[in-house]
Amino acid sequence: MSSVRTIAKNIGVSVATVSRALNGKPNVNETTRQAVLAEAERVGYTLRRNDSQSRVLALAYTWEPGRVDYGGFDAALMRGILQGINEHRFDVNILNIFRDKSPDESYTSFFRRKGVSGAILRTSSDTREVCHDIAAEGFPSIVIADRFDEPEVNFIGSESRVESRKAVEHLIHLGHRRIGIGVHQVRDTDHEDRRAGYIDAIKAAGMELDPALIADIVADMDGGANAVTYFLSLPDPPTAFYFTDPLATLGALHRCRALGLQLPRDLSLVGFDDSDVRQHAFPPFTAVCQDAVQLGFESARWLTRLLSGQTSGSLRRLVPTRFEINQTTAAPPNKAPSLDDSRNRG
Amino acid sequence: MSSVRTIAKNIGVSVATVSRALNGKPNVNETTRQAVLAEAERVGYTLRRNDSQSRVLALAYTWEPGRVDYGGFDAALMRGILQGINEHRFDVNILNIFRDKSPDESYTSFFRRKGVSGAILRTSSDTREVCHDIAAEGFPSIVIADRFDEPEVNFIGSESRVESRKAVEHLIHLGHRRIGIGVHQVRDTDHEDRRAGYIDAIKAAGMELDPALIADIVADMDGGANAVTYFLSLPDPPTAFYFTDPLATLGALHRCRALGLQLPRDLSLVGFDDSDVRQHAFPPFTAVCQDAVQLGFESARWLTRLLSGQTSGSLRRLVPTRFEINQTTAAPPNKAPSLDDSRNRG
DNA sequence: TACTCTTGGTGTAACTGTTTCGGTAGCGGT
DNA sequence: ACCGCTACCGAAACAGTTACACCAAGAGTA
Repeated sequence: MSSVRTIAKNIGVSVATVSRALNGKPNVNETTRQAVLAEAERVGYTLRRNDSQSRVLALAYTWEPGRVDYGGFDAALMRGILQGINEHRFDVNILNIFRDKSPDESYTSFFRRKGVSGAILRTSSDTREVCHDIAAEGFPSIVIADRFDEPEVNFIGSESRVESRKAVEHLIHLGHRRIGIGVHQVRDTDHEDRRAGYIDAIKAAGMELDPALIADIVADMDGGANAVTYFLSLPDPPTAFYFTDPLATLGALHRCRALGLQLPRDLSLVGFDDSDVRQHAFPPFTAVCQDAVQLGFESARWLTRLLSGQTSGSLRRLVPTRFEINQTTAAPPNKAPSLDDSRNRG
Repeated sequence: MSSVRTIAKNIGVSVATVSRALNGKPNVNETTRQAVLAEAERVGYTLRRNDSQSRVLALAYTWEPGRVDYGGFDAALMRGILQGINEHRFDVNILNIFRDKSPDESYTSFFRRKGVSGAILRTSSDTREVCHDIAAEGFPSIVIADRFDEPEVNFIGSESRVESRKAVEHLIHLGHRRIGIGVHQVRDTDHEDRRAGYIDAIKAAGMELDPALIADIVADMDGGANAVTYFLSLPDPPTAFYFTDPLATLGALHRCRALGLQLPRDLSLVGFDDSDVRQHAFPPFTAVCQDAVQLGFESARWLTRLLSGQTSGSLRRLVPTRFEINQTTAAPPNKAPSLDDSRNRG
């Protein structure tokens, strides 16, 4: 019931001015523009066009473009999305809410303006509120790799706490007593899960929880590499590590090799994997594995089915991860490795 | 000058009927629909809406969705695209021409209907004609990883023939005389380049070009692994390989390890890399490297600048690849490896 | 046979938002 | 006082879609 014409009538301007104001065109007085935007917000204006039939999904990033690195997780996610959209022949549009949503407009209006009818949301620890607001507006959406208490927020993610605990318990079972963890310094839900799983295992085994063995790292190869050096420089260094990120795991592997350490003879290493990276590395590393392709596929399929009227209700799902033992875990050596040892050896 | 109203007038129906016919809505006689579509094609009808201002790029696949695997190359490409679109705040939409373009409509009409104003085209050996047709229509587009003689087709790709020759000459210089190549069985331009570079090097060195040493493989890990087994089962097996695909290289590495062969002591291996896979493997493999991120970035930046009026003309560019020596190439062993040797050793 | 009732197909008109064109008001220069 | 430029805005025409009425033809029924 609210069109550009009602807005125009309400504040006493022409539809042309309203249209120009809403689209950021030049030649409109700033005062007038603000009045139009305010009135549009008041009456809950949304662009009404043929987009009721638009069959486009958004993969929407909630943080600034400079921080969107589109790494292995996003790539695997997209791979799944591209499979999931085919059942109902949707397209997928990559959007950036942070970059493009104007503060005045609602999320629904934003997505309508972009011509998408549903959104797969990528969130981070500091943008969870955005996801909640989108769901509260009733816009069809699903959050990837996070979870929410509010029942109106749909999400699909991985449950990695239990398998992380299993991974650390595997190390304990092998005989390790000093186990370091390198976890992403940005405290999102996934990495907090893995940290919690680590703590669960340590406490359940009655072992001491040493804060020095918990390293907040940057989740890339350098971060993993530096963590290895840090751990080995401790007075009482760990004999095993758990890294909660694929790239960090690779970096740790490389640093170990550079230090002349042989896995799993001198050190044990459990990593994390989104896709097939563990199989590309050498040795193929023992890892907690989540299937990002599956997350993309299921989210896209559910959303397209929802928008096609084939289903209703919510999707709030945690897919279990899988702990996979490969070739980087074994019993600890008689003497714990240290930086000095490795230097002498190399 | 051609709108739904002119079409309606030309064939004597109402605009409503034309609109319904063009959008595949029900309640329109099949004969009438065909007449509308024919007339629309005749007058070159394209949807005229706000799309003059649409700031959306397509990443368009020209082949069927089932064959779109969205592997490492596509992921790196998208990574670059997402950087390249930010300068002019474009969005990117992933389309599938094969799936969605109706036979009656022009490519321009298709892209307009999808709401994109420019297209980055992914092609394969059997869809080059599509790219040419799109360029011939004058629609702003650029083809990734291929090249064309027709001056109206824009493209950006990698030149891998010269560096492939360099790679094989590197092996020859190390003393190898029997060198196998595993090349993608689908004969697209890129892989044909690498095949040609291999032949260049062999011929320039005055060596025999043995067809048995050229293996047409599937470009995945199994393909690479099987090629190793095939090569080593030859009566006079090669002492070095060149694989023209990252996954095939990884598969070859794994198979070598599984056979108990140590690189580069027992065998030399040159691979190909799109991104950072060579650094993830062990040993980090010597490789011809192309920067897929750069291809995505430059194509997106050029296209967005073109559409923003900041530039005109064409982009027809071949980016040189780079031959990078890592740890999988050395002088050949005294005795060529064979399957029997490896089995005994293992 | 005559009378509903349904349904596929169509046109009119009203709806959506955008854009062109022209006009007004204000300001500065001569 | 006059001219010219520019920012701003409205009327009207443009684009395509859709709700609604209508009509013809067929099916069913008294």
